[in-house]
Amino acid sequence: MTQNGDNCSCQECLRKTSIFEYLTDEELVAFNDSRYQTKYKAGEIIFKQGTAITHIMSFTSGLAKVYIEGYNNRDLILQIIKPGSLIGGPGVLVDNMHHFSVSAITDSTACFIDINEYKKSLNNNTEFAIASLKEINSQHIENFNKFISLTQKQMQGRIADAIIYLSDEIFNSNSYDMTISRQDLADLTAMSKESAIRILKEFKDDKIIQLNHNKIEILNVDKLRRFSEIG
Amino acid sequence: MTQNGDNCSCQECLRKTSIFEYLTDEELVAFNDSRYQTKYKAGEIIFKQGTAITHIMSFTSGLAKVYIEGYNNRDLILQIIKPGSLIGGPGVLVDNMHHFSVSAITDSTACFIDINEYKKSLNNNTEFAIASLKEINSQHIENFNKFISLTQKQMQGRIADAIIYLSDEIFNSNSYDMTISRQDLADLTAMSKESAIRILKEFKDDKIIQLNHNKIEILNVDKLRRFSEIG
DNA sequence: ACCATCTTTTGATATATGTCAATTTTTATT
DNA sequence: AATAAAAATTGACATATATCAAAAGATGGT
Repeated sequence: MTQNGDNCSCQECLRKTSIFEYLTDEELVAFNDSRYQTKYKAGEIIFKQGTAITHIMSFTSGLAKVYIEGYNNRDLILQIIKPGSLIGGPGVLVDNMHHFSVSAITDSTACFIDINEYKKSLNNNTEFAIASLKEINSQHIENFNKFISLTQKQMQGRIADAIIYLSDEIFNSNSYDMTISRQDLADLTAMSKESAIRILKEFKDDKIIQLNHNKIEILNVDKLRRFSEIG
Repeated sequence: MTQNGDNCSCQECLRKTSIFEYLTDEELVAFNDSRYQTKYKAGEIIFKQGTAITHIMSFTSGLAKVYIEGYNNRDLILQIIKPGSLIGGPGVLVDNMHHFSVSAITDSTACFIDINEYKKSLNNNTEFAIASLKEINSQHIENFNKFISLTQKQMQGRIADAIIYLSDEIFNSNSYDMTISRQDLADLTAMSKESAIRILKEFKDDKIIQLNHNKIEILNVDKLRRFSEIG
């Protein structure tokens, strides 16, 4: 968790975090001035649910998970994030509290921008506010899909959804290193880790996926999608 | 579904739909001019998932449900709405599609405001945009609670949550007419209606609630909250 | 390279929840 | 009021999923 000497500016980050496009040059400078970058080791917590929001976070390298800490020490992973993701959280204009935790899955770096600079831009820059609104709405739509996946599909469908999600949204390949643990996979699909493991094995036996060590390869996307659709 | 001659203006509705407070007088006039009111009979659909968003809806009388149409003809109710609720939906700035359906539970009326007027105000009135953002964030937080309730609590906890929700948020009394059907209660808690009925009976036998016909009275809030907390 | 620790895997078993079918109750219609 | 249609209830049973415990495999630090 040491500060990073790395001198990239917010302007250069534009390519990655799209809503920054809507900031004016002055705002970008202000963001850049207030900004600091921090390194995290795998497993370390970046945002902790229940604490005050002081900064928004632009994730710059590594892999992290955004999760709600629920009952009986069970977590529900909302999303896996990769470089380019901007994480504020729904508490921003409401109670200024984090309603989820974020922790590094692999060694990671993240930039932090003072929440007041962010709020200033929301207030002064309508385009930016609208872009934020749009972003949050997209998130909302994804949550709807997650609701259906988690409450109406059985385990095969949920694991299929998770495998497809990781393939399409995170690793952009149908062959990837799982990186996330079995427990994480379980927390992503709202089941016990033992069940997640069993379904994974079932898919392997059915030649839907190949799996050795942590390397997963999707062999039969159609069957996977059918599981996702049938529920 | 006939047009309504009722001549209340948007200004008068202010009391109910709070984010309208941030509109200027001119905007309110524009909203009022584009607006029309419609009556719905119980069971009729107000917004249909998968159709284009042309208006935002201000619910003015009755009771309605907002629900996602999922797999195998199963619905998931996101919220029950009462007069004063403003319903746009997460598709507004994204794909202009409804991602949920809304239907009247009892005979109801609703006002519709042209989506373009709404978008115009978002673009021209930062305070209004921020208020909308805040509203959506609050919704987001509620969805997080719903995620935990639906994925980590067992049936007793979920039914307890639903009973408390109806008591606190909708009927504002610990004794109310259920109004919603058993199927709706099941769709609100993501279980089969038979299971919902059984848990309701269990609560009745344990003297946690009183229940005759559709009149429900909470007898033991503490036990209900314990079920909600234990999961 | 070794030991301790943590993660993954597997099997046996318990349990929560869904499904199906039959019955009763309520609501709507003529 | 009589009938049909819809909703609620109940019981028996099937099954999806969790839990527990033990074993195997991987990982990290000294």
